[in-house]
Amino acid sequence: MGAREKKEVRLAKLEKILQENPLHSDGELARRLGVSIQTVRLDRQQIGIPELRERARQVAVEHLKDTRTFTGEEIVGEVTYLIVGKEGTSQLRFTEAMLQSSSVARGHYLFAQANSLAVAIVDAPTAMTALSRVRNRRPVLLGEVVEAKAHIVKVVGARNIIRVVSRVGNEIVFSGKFYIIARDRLSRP
Amino acid sequence: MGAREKKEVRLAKLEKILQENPLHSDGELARRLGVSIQTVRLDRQQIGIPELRERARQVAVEHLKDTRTFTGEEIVGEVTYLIVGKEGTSQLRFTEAMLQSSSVARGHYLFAQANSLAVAIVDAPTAMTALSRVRNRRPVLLGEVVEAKAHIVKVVGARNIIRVVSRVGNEIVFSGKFYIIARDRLSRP
DNA sequence: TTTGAATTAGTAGCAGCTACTATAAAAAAC
DNA sequence: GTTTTTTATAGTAGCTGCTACTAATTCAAA
Repeated sequence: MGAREKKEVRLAKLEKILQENPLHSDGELARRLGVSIQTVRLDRQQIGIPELRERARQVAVEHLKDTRTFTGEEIVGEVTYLIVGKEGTSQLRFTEAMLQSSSVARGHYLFAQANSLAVAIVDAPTAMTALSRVRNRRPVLLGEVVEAKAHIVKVVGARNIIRVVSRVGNEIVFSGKFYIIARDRLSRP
Repeated sequence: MGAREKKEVRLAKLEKILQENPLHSDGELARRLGVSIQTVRLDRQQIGIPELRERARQVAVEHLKDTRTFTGEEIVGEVTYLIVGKEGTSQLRFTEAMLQSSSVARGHYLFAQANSLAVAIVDAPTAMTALSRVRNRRPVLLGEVVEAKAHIVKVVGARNIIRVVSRVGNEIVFSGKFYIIARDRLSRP
């Protein structure tokens, strides 16, 4: 095995390690790869990977930007218009983070956007999706902005039937019907 | 207005600024608050706010923790058993991160777990959920482990019909039917 | 055998700090 | 009115995890 190949293998390893967890210092990387710290730095520069602090900063920035997208906030996507009890719209730009896991994420996010918008419209303390029927019309591509429009179709007691249609431009990419129960507490039936 | 009050007001401002965006250096904070850098450092230590780099690191760690649950991985939940083209199971423990956004997350995650398991079973390069009909039977509580079982009901050409039932113990919490199209590339119809 | 890539070592300097000392001014206590 | 305390600022040494650079060494291919 030549040094060329060894190096390429190491570069690939380096990238993989940092992809899994970017929060390693050069020292740790050197230990893991069994090379000197200088080599790691040379490698990093060759691939164009910034230093630990910059990586942490970037991840943090991404988080602060996207958190609104999933974990922190109530709503996936940005609600641009909302009349509680009637209708609303929300926008969601598809970033790399949502597409990196190949084809799977799309469905999740479109569902999540539509579902959370539907829940927002109902606006009960613990609105809950009981049943949903959704349809993905076409995949969403990187950078596209999906606008979801939702309106309440019918309310029967605590049961709200909401229709959501999501578009990129005026092309429908997703549609669904959500049956959302407005409860006052989280009790098991 | 005494110096005491002035200081308290400033401390509150400092906390608020960093809550909105923790990625400011002491210098920037000093500029914003109209005081010296030393004062900012004294203030930070008094409240117990770590330095910029540590804050960035913490935000990044938080992100990487959550992200592994959603964006980073192909599968939401851990696949415990899988026969490609036939059936599979996956487990997902509901953590605080998934519940913190009150009642909304549940639906997303249950859907995501089921959807990604269904996609995993089909195992085409770009399997895509075209249509789904799902039902949330009861809310999932913190710490509960949800086991999703999926099996292919029928295959018609590229269209796979998959049924997923998710349980906590032997109680059904979620069920759904997924129509998944196995494509060879991401083309628009 | 020579050439050149790859690896390692080492230095100076930087950002953004901590930890510490010192000093001046303002406010509170006496 | 003077002493004491709090608050604000200044400045230094040292830290981590780097960059940018120079230099030496190893090792494989030509």
